[in-house]
Amino acid sequence: MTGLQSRSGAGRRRASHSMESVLTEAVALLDEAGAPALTFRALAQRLGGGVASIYWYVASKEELLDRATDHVMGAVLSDVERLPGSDDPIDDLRAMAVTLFGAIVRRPWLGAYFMRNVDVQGNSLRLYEKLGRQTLRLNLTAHQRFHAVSAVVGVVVGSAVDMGQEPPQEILDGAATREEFLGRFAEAWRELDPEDFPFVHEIVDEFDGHDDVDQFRSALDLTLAGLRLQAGA
Amino acid sequence: MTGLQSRSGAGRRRASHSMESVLTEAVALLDEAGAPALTFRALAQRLGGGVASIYWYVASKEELLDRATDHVMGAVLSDVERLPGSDDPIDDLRAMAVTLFGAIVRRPWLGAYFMRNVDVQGNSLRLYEKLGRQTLRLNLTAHQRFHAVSAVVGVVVGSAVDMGQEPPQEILDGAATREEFLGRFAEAWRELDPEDFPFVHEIVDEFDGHDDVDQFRSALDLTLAGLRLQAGA
DNA sequence: CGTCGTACCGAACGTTGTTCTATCGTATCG
DNA sequence: CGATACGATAGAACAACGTTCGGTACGACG
Repeated sequence: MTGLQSRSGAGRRRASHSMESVLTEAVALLDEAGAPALTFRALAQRLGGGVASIYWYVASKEELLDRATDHVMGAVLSDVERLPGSDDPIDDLRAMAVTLFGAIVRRPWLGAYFMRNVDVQGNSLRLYEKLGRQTLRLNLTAHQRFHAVSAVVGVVVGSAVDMGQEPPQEILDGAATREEFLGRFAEAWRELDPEDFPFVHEIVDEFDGHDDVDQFRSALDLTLAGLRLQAGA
Repeated sequence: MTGLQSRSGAGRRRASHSMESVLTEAVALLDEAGAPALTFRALAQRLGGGVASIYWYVASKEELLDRATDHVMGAVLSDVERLPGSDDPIDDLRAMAVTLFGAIVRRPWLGAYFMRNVDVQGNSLRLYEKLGRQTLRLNLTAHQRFHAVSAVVGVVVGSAVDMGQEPPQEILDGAATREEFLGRFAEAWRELDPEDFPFVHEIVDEFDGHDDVDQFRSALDLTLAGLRLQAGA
């Protein structure tokens, strides 16, 4: 048993991937520790292969991110398609947006990447179509329909970005919960001069321990109420 | 004259910075070529100094970005404060949001960073306060006020993110204008099966050559209409 | 004059995305 | 059956990045 590489027994074995496994493991990395955790080296290690092999499946990190995003958007899309549907297009629009937002809550990294490329043939485009089809049931101009869907997507993105940002180190460490972190923010706000910051004082209790989903639903309801008004129904 | 460093005449001169100049040059880099252009090395070169010197002013790139953002948000804040103001709080809210969005149109990189840290003592917090103060003039609960401002900020962020993404290489090269790029998208959409994508076909003409500011204003008007409804006025 | 704190900087470190080049295994073909 | 082509894999190297380390210049102060 010298130090030379043994060529028999447990010798170096080649890894055998597939587009599917690459994407699945990429998503797993993103899910476990967010966007910074997805590196070619970490991914290669998980796949039991070399770094350069991944480049056989994707041409760049951007493409990897796009494909990984599209991968999970496929699941979101079928969730949306499984939605019952009602006689109120605006209620249906709301249900779809809530479903989409729920997926982003479960995968915060999605917020930064979904809808970046509403590329031809992507699941994002199909989702966009699904949303838009509800506006076809409303009494609107094409112009208004286009803007309505943009607005709904905008609300989702706007709320998602808030959530998508990496939590500070102390939360990842488990040294502090999210509530503690938000609470410390609230505390600092309470220290502010009430003369200079009347509004901040007004809402600091609401901010403290607030729920992201509530916040999103409220914003969504506002634009949907505006849309209902616009459709004159 | 040996190869030794000359210590007289045009010998190496030390650069003398200041927090102000660091932030100004950082913003200049961001303005000229977007977020990827802001590197410590590029910044040091512009300042005529060494890379490590920057660390005397900021502890990390994150802090550099935060301070640069806050720097320009100061200007945005005074723009907002210079706004005339009317007897309709919702109109005022709209004017503020439009001003904010305008600043992001001029500096697309802002979209990704502003409101990331509504830190204590930041200009973003002051802007948040300014927005919120308008809701104090409306007949709402504190809960509703908090969500109203979140919604308005969400609309701005949602539209800004759309714009904030780096344009593809060919536009930076000048090989294609933005209109051409969007037009090619529209063309691809027109190729889609109208049976499968009725909505995309409905709005493809709107998408082609659409204006980001229009899109934003429409989304904003929808949530403001919803808000007006909620305030019962 | 010596010391201390501020301001500064070159060089190096570790990590990242990416490319180059070489290899293995298997199907195909003369 | 051997040669060849191609799909698939991988180690090593590269450039660029954020960051750290050690040290230098210099005015202020005792």
